Order: sequence, then structure tokens, then C-alpha cells
Amino acid sequence: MAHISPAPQRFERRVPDIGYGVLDELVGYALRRAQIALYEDFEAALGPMDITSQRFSAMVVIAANPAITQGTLGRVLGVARSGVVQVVNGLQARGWATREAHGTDARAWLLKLTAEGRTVLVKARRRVHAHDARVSQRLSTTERDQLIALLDRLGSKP
Amino acid sequence: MAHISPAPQRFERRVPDIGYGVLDELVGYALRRAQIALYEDFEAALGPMDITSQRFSAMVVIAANPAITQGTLGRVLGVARSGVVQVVNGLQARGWATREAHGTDARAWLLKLTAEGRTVLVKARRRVHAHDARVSQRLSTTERDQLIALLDRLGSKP
DNA sequence: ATTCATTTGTTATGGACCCTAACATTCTTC
DNA sequence: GAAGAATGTTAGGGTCCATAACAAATGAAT
Repeated sequence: MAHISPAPQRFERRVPDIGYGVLDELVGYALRRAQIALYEDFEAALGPMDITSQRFSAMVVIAANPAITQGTLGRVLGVARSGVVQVVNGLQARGWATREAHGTDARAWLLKLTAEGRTVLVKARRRVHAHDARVSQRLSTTERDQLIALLDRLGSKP
Repeated sequence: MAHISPAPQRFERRVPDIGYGVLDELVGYALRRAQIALYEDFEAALGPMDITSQRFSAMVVIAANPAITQGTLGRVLGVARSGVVQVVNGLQARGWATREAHGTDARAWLLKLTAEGRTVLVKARRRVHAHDARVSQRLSTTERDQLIALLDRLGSKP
């Protein structure tokens, strides 16, 4: 983590004289290709802050829902309970989040960002917005919104 | 691997009364959400054949380019050389691919699918097409092509 | 009220995926 | 032919996340 070199550019969008077979026709593969590019850029931009995409989204959700519970966070992020423990441990270890006692349910924790966590998040959010603008700069605003809408529909099962 | 149960549906597209903050506006997060849904469906469909998305794409590329070299395969898939070794080992262990001597370059291998590999790929390809149709069934054909085109542009850096 | 099922978080373990670094071998270049 | 580049490999590690088994607490059913 905390890459310094600017990403080795290990991915060529199209290698000359190579057939991609059925991959070119699949939504899933287009998704994967895009994700690799996005992930690399995210890493380069946020890695120095020691923030992964996962930590970022967890912090955003906690900030937007103070006193959220781990189980709910997991449902929001699509992560199993045991995975949430690890994410929250990571945030706590960095001093960015705390577990506080839930008044009425002794099993559950209430998650909150610390003051430092909130500060870090403000900075991270700025970088993420820059990152998002950077990676979608080949798209018009309309296309970008369209893309998000299409992806959203892909995610919601009938 | 080789899941039998139909995916625990651990992901809710939208949890009621929960704010998603800035995540809703980010291309990257829409991508991630879609990817989770796709990956789950892929796993459920291909897992029983012991095929991961990575193995599938490797086999497709090898089939489309018989006698491709490991290095090239890595460039196509966006995987480091050492990673390719592991993928190919996996294919070879299952009897689906072979490494053959490169006539003129003693350092390199030529990758080929075995007869069994080709048979498996035919079946896998059918399942993947069904998977792709399933996950994009909420999109019209036009929208699906549009989505692929938009994703492609996202992946190719300026 | 007491039992039984469910829910919440946790630990332990492991899988899938992929990287960097160091290496031997074999081209390629000069 | 010597230096440098490329190919594959091994070793070791990291991230992210799941399943399974568990303890503790809550809720429901009777």
C-alpha cells in the first residue's frame, strides 16, 4: 500500500494482432477492464493517504449515518459481517472511527467517525472527486450520468 | 469454490433510511456495485465447472490466439508475469492447457488449449452468454451496447 | 417465565487474486 | 563477446473477503 511510483501501466487496452474472442462482447469483461483502470487511478490518488476504496466507502457511509451499526454497514456495502469487523478494525487502528456502546442492544456497536476521521474524510473526498473527474474526462457530463444510470440498473436484479 | 447454493444475496441495492453520501455520485462506486452483482451471478453459473472469471478469460484468449506466449497473455489480461504463471498452472493442472516449446525462443512457452480444454470452453462460453444475458436483461440491446461502449472509453486513458 | 430461534459481533481459517523482488536462462544489441 | 533486455519461475507477501463455529444478547412463543 501507499504506492509512490505512478502505477506501472501494466494494462494495454488493446494488444495489436491479438484476438479477444468473445470477451469484447461481454458486459462483464468491459466492466472488468474499466474497473482495473479506475482502481489504478484510485490507488495512485488515495494510496498515499493509506485509504483504500473500501475504507473510503465505509467512512462515507458512517459519516452519512452516524451511529450506524456494523450489520447495517455490511448490508450497505455488500460485505459479510466478518468482513465488516476487519474494515472497522482498520479504521479504528488508524484512529478514524470508534465503536460506541449501543444504548438498548448490548450486542451491537454504534460506529462513529472521530474528529480526525472526519478531517481525513474531507481531504479524501476531494481527492476522490478529482479522481472521478479524471477517469471520466473522456465522457461528457450526460454520458457520465447515463453510465451511472445504466450501471445502477445492472446491479438491481429483477 | 464450486458453490452450489445460489448466492446468499448479501447485497441490497439500497438499504432503507440509509444515506449513501457521495457514493451515489461516483462512477467508481456504481461500477463496484455492478461488479458485485455480476460476479455473484458468474460465480453461481461457472463455479460448478471450476471456472473463475480469470480462468475463463485466459482460456478465451488462448483459444483465440493459439501459440500465444505467457508474456503476451499477461499484457492482454493486465496481469504481471508471475500472475500468468499461476493462471496457466491452474489451467494445466486441470488438463485444459499445455505449454509447448517455442521453436525459436528457448525462454518462452507457447500456450495451447488441450482437446478437453476446448470442450470445456465451449460449454463455459454458453454459460457465460446466458449469464451475460441474465444480468443485462434489464437493459435493451441498444443500452447494453451503449454501456459497453461507455465502459470501453472509461478504460482507455487519454 | 422459560425455552428456542434469531441476531450481533468475533475469531480462525482459508481461498482467490495478484504483486514485487530476486533469480536463471536465453535472446539481442553493439 | 559483453552488456542489457526479455521470459519465465519461485518465494513471500498483501488485500479483500467468505464460511464456519462460537459467545452473548435479544425476541418470540408458549
